[in-house]
Amino acid sequence: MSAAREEADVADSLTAPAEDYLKAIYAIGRGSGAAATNEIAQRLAIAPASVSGMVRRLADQGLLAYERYHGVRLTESGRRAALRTLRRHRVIESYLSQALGYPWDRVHDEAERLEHAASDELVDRMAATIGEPEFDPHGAPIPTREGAVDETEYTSLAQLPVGTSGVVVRVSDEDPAMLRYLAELSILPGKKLTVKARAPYDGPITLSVGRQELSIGPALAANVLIAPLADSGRRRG
Amino acid sequence: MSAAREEADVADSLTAPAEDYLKAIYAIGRGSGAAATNEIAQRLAIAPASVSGMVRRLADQGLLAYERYHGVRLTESGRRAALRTLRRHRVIESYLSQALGYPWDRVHDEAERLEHAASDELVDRMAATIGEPEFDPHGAPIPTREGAVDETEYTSLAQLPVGTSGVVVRVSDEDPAMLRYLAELSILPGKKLTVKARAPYDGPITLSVGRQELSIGPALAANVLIAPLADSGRRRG
DNA sequence: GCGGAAAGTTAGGATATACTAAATTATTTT
DNA sequence: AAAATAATTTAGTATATCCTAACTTTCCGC
Repeated sequence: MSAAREEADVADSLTAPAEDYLKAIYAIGRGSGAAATNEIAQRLAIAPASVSGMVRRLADQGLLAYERYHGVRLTESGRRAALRTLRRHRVIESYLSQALGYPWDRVHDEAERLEHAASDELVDRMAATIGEPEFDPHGAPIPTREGAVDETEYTSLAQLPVGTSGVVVRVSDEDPAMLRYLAELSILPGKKLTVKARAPYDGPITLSVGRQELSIGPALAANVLIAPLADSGRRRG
Repeated sequence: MSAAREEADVADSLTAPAEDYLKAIYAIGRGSGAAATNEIAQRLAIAPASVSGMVRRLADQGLLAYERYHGVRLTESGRRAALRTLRRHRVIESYLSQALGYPWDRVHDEAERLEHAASDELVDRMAATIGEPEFDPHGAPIPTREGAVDETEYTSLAQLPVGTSGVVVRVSDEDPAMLRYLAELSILPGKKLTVKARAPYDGPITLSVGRQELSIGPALAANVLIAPLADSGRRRG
């Protein structure tokens, strides 16, 4: 009868598609906003019409607040379920990379399937085995068992002003070819870089990374998140 | 157009239930016989009526030879798919046990889900990491990547004649409580034991294992497979 | 504040998997 | 070999997820 009990039951019996919806909605509405049907559809590569039905079912389970024609947002229970899946995904990515020597451009796809099949116990054992990492191989923070996660919003490299330096904190993990290219350029989490120039009309961005100078397109730069450094020769605070 | 090509495609796109059917049919008909609808249903804990439909679909995909009212048997392609899943299952069980410290009574359930989600690459990396084991934690032989597997049929402990000694080669892996009990009795793969007595009317079987003497019911004994040893004081060959 | 574009939903259908109840085929017993 | 029993299949449903096409609602520009 208790709501908490019901929620626990719900979270335990989520289907793989349901977990994918919750992850997508979390990713879209991080921190605040409602997720639009179209955004969800695009992220999951399905037709918008399909989203309406699923979203209604998830709302019936108490995972989403849904108002027809006005998008959805996660309930507390939905948020917990999303973070649980996210933790699985990121722990698995980290484990594959650290314990099994998986190349970093391939961990995402594998984790995408395993996250729906692995038990909490397995995920916890994996995390313990590799020393409870706080970030996955692409720099994304790993939620704790309790569902706490750092939700700092970082600047993308595409937005970093010319002359500014920063540390790469995270790169998007979905496109293997892109990841291989970023690795080739040595644009990896933890690396320091400086924006040297930005050509107008969405033109290339010129960077220095280590002792290399290189330039990349804005589409690529948008997938690289940066923690800006207090700039030499600027005010702080 | 080529049949080989088609088969490869089929094997790659099997659903989890389809893989479970193939595993069940392989387990029933090992070596020869046809699997009966009822047996499949019982093993998968579903209604017999549900089996008919699925079996037809699998036959359409070329995985089964099916004749209405006369059971099914695996085709070469179906056999390959079954052994692929079996390899996954057993490698995963071994890996969980050896690399992650999973207790042996819990690896089965976890592997049962992961086997449908893990890629060949992951399974191969797991196998490599723990030294290409030939047997899983319960003593079941692990098929090779190429689908070769030892299909020796062992005697069950329930059938082992009084006075005979043998080595435990394998125990059934599905019931965690049973596995814990067997471990408690020290009836584990590799252990040597001798049948001391067998009470009539399906009565208990008395064994010596190491320096212990113990007796177990025939239902339990049926789940323990034995490689008989050339008996001291008997003819050989 | 109207009218069209964009976004979202409903209607109707497909597929995969399972169920129960009823019908059919096979097997066993006498 | 007929009757009884067991095994199997078909018929008809249900659920979850997806689709396309058609309809409805919202939003934005003038």
